[in-house]
Amino acid sequence: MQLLLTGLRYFEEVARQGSLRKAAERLHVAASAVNRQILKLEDELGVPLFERLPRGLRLSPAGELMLAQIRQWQRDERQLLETLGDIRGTGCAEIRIATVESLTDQVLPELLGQFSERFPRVRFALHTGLTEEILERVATGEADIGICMNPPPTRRIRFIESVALQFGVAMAPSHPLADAREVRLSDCRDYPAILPDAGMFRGSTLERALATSDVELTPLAGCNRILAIKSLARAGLGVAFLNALDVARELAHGELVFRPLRDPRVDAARLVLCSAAERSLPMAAAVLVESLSQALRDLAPHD
Amino acid sequence: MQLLLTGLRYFEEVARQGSLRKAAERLHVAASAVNRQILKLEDELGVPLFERLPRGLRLSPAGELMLAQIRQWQRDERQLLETLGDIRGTGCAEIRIATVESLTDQVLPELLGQFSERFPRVRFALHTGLTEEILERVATGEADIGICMNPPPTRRIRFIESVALQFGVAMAPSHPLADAREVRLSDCRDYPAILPDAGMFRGSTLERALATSDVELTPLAGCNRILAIKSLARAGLGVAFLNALDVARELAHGELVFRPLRDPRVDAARLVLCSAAERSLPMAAAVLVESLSQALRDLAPHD
DNA sequence: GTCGACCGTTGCCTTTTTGGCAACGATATG
DNA sequence: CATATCGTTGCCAAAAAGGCAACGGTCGAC
Repeated sequence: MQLLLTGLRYFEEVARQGSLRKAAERLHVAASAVNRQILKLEDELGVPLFERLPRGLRLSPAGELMLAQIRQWQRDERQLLETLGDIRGTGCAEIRIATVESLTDQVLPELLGQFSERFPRVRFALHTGLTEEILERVATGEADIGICMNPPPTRRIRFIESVALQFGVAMAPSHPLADAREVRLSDCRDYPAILPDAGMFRGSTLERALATSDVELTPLAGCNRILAIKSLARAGLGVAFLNALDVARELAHGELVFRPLRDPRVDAARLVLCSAAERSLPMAAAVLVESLSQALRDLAPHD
Repeated sequence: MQLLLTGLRYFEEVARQGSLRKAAERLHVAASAVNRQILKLEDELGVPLFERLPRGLRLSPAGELMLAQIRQWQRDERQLLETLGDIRGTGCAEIRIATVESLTDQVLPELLGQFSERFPRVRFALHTGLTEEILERVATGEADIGICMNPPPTRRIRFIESVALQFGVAMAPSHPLADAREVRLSDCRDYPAILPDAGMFRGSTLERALATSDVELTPLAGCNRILAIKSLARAGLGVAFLNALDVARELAHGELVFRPLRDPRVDAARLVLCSAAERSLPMAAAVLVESLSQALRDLAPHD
């Protein structure tokens, strides 16, 4: 493989050897061939690259400059070919995932860990954000794979898998509501509510339910980070509105309890795996999408 | 002029246009030629650079990588050609001068100023040091031109011009010795002496004279910078041993007076212009050497 | 001094690479 | 269904690169 002009490679070897014939020998070509490449270079550049000594060639100032540049290019080339070598077989060197925060806590790390054993050379770029931003990134190609909540229909995006996530409330085990099997919106009236920022469940039915309900919640805090919401709830400051997936780890550790929200106006939120409609996924990304699909299906009965 | 493989140039244009035929049109070649270069690239790299859509080509992840690298290389190429263009006609973009400190005060700045009007694009690299270091730099090619004191004979160095610089003492105008027309070593016995560090006049006859003289000087300070020596003398702290060239500016301003040193053992120091023996000077450097020669001859009768 | 070794360079020829032209199959648009 | 546009391929001409042998020059050894 050879990305630079052969003349440049010849030049580098001549500069290294200080002699046309020695360079030609190492390059396994005739000295005349090397010579002509050098002469052609000098002619086209309009600058002598060597000064001719009786015992060989020595770099001119212009030649020094040229040599430094060529060496740089050769380093670049080596690194590029190395990376391309990694891509060969996997289709890409990096899979860029745009996702909601919920998955970055437990599901994704586990999955990426397994994936990394199969494709050790593939790196990841994780970006967490809200639905709007995720879809934008997938559409523009900034991300290969997107996972978002309640995406509006678009033809630029291909929706691959979808799972229903039940809304509910999470609270410290000592909280009065912790004993109920399920809670209604009205049960929460008497306790401070910890709510995600408006953008975080835009499009969900919970948004509308809260807006139209006659139940007046007493919001203690709004947060733009799930982590913060959970910490407040764990400290017993109130009931947190989120879905089961967000608190999977805390449930396992017994730090929080989760109770589904029972309300006729609140459907489950839809967690959706997607990619760009008109772009075909690199091989490794397609494999990862398969694993992600399976993982999402395992979260709840798919529809 | 074209330093990168034509295939890379084609690739860049195809990536830019998203279509073989459009790219071919802008490149003024047949679409088949462009196509073959792309196919050859992909074949040799073992990685698809584009995904084929019904309406054209779209970059694959590998292609994105490749494109970024090629763009970088094209920027490098433009800058390199620009610099080489500057070199064309002058022989170099930068003249590296290794010199004694004395010349950097007045002679060199003036000369380089004039030179810069003739060759506005040629830059300078000035390095001041002692004889030993200057010769080393010239010999190894780190400097194009050297100006040093009393160089020992070497065949690696070509000595171009040489001028005798009279040793003497400099002092404040109010100093008792300032009225003498010339001074002897013994006249200085009664005043603090400000001397350069040992290395600064190594090889000169003054060095030997001081060592063998029965006159015991009372050194006030040794300095490794001419500037410091002159400042001390200007402040009236003693008599400074140096040559006329070092104090040209102060003489003109009346801040110091200079009296030649009269001593049978002390010859004039030789200020020598030199370059590497086996290296030929770039055109601009040769021109500068001519000016320097003339300037040195003007300093004193040459020998 | 001559001789031999080594240097870059050039002319002539073959080999390899690249480009042009026309045609093919596939796909989206009217 | 016709049409336009796309990438692709076979065949041939043009251009570039390489190999070989020889020339003129300089340096070092004998």
